Amino acid sequence: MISVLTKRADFLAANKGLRNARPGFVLLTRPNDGQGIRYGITVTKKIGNAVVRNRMKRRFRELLRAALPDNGLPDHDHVLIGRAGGVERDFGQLAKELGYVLAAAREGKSDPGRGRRPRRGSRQQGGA
RNA sequence: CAGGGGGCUGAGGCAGCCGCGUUGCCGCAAGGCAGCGAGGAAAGUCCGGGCUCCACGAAACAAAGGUGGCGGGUAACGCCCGCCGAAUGCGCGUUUUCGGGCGGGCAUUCAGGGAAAGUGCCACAGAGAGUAUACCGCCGAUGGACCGCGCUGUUCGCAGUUUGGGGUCACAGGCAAGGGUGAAAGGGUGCGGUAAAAGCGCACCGGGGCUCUGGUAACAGCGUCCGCAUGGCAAACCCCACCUGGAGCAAGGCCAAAUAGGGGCCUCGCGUUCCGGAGUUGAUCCGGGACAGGAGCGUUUCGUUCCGAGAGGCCCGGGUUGGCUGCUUGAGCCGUUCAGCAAUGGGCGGCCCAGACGAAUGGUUGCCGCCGCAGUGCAGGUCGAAAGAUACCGGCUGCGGAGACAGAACCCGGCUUAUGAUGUCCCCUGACGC
RNA sequence: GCCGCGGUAGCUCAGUGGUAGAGCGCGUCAUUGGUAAUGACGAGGCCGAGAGUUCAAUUCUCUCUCGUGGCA
Repeated sequence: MISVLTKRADFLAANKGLRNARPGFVLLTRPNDGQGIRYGITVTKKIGNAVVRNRMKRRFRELLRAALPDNGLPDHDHVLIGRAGGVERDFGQLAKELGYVLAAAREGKSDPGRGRRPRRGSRQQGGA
């Protein structure tokens, strides 16, 4: 069962999970205690106007729809954060990158080089 | 032909697959099938309405705000259509003292009532800026001063000369043409006139008043009178005419959950009777029953449960951030016909066409269409007498590319702003040819 | 979604139809052995953008643009 994140608290909690970035997007993943596969999309006003933001959300939704049933992490929240350039990027390219990123998240990897980013104890909580 | 600017048009089409939202049907359910699914601006929120709540005797007046040629259209408008007027630009005709004037045409633009009801402002410059003014200048007619000449008188030294004539001064005075200042200098041009001038007089033009004619009207035209002192700003106050109650679907209504069922103010109401108790009787209060009454549930006569004295409204404080409704059939869309110059309106027939709420339209493929490049004389065009040629128009094939501005959120009518290609109209610049 | 408010010097703000100021900041000089404080002088602005009204617009009117506040 795939459902949608609607609570602000869920989005904030996802920040404490694994973070994997690609040129078009950032993927956050975090276990959710048996709520099934859930996803959420964040596109800030920095990206563009309403047309650009909604188009990005529609394309992300399509990406997740194709990837999550087979490659999604069971009982995890998935949050996609849009980045500048994600609208112009080729759709197939984005789909490939999402596959890589999901595989990395499955193995518990996250982006190096952001050492200041994870807060205390968040890594253990994420692994449990 | 090339480049640029502006207005209008226009918003690619048809299918397949995988998805999303919603409605209907089927199914115990999982789900399946079918229908529909963004715009001309959905935008800005600048105007006008519907709808909802609040306030309010109808209405009138005042305040505040808005609109502003006339007529029509409309539910209404600050919108649209037609007409009028003005300004600007470009041709044309006519006249000319060659500066220009007049008539008429086309295009574009116009927040286009009133400045002779009143108040205010018009900086700087300039002499003078609104009961005009006199700096430079012009004049020497009139008065004055002075110098000759002439004339008269004379005591021969001179004296007089208002009305003999000339000259000088520019004191009084006359003028406003010219110079100069300014955004603007109190009608313009010409002739006459004068000492010099001036609507002082005249002609034409401009302006104002009145009558008449045409037009629904704005207004236009003819005639006649007035020499004509009375700028500009009302997107300054203002005057005149007309319009407007306030707020907005986060309006408003219902349900659920949650909190401490708290405080204040206001309105309406608290029936009949019996038994017991408190109270010295009574008034009153407490408990119980009956009747009348009210509310809910079940299809109804009826049954049953509850209430039976409290109920409602507003404000403060506290809690919640859930659901339903309003929510899409409407000043609707399409076709046709009639009326009208048009905007638009009437008749007839047909159609149902988004309702989301972390907010639905996406992804991908094929064919056709558009643009560019290359190849190919190849249906046609073109050149050539033909053979043939192919720069150009066109055909065919291949490759590549573009697809703008932008996403409904209660709904309509406008305005404004944004907008790639194609087509079309107008304007500007440049080159070439005639 | 609906309803308001604002944009002036590097910063915080006045201002009025006639070429715009104040405080802080900045620069130079003076004062001091030196610094601060103080004093004197000075620079720095197409008043958010574009149209219109007017002789003249930062000001008045309209249209955009950017920022900001409120309403369940």
